[in-house]
Amino acid sequence: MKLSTRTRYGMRAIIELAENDRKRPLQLKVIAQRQDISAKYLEQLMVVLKSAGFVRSIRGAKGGYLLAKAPNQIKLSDIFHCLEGTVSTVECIENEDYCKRAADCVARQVWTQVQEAIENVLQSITLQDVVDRAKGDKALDYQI
Amino acid sequence: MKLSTRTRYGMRAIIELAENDRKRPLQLKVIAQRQDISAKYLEQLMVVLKSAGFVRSIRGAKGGYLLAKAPNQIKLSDIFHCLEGTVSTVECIENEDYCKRAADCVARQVWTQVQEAIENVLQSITLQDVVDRAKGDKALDYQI
DNA sequence: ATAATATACTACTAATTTAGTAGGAATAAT
DNA sequence: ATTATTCCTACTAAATTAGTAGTATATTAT
Repeated sequence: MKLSTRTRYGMRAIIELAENDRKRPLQLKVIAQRQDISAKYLEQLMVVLKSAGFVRSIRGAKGGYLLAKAPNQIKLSDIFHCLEGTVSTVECIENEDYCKRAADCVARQVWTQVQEAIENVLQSITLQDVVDRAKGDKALDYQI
Repeated sequence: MKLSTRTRYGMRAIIELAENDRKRPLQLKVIAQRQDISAKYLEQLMVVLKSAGFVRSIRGAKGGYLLAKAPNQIKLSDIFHCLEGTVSTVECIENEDYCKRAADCVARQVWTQVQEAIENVLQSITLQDVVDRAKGDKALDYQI
């Protein structure tokens, strides 16, 4: 049950933006370099994040990307849904017609529980929380 | 974050076995038919479940498959791990060397939380629980 | 013994998805 | 004008997943 690089890269990229000053745009190139991601590939992921309204872009020289909302207004679940094409662990959760057994399928019940557990975690964390956590970690480093 | 059919099919198959009388073997063909799975494909999944010790088989005429342990001794997490090749949402959770940033990567922390949530759900459910649930559902049907 | 019924094993193939590349167009700053 | 950047579209490569095929082996029943 691996996450796609799509989701992994996209999440890391938007965390970079959340950690970045919201006034100065951060260039794709820089994010790609810092996160060791193919710039061309990341470009496509940014399109997705942009059209979903999480980031905005400034074109041309000195352009780049910015977080479009306050980091405490963006839940990880939102980003996750936007990146990971399929939200559900199994098709039949969203689409009951997918399988005729759906209505009384115990396996489906289990996968629903799993999915809800995932949702709960991701809904409970905002980008702000992630940024705070990162800062906390760094503060800890200095104490050593 | 879709589950592989491997996991979905395998889980449904072993639930069939758990629902079945533990004395009489259930044939692959029957499971495949009931669950609408390619018999030849399921065959390969049964090998996996067998070598992991969850099911045992009886060859030859009147043969088939049986649950190898009491259903209350098999947690869904065990089956899940055995079927779903990769247990972790991201490689770096198990293998810290996979990425040099791992040690202080906040994304990694998030995925770890997600993974733990999944584990918790699956560890809390045994095959017996699933069987009981299925029976409960059927009992409910009759009342209508 | 032989036929019938099952699982066991190995190898191949097809389909789908995922990841990544390429190249140029549009836009903005200097 | 030149440079730096995002934007857009299409293509390609790699990997994974799902499924098929055929043969070997074991067991039961007649």
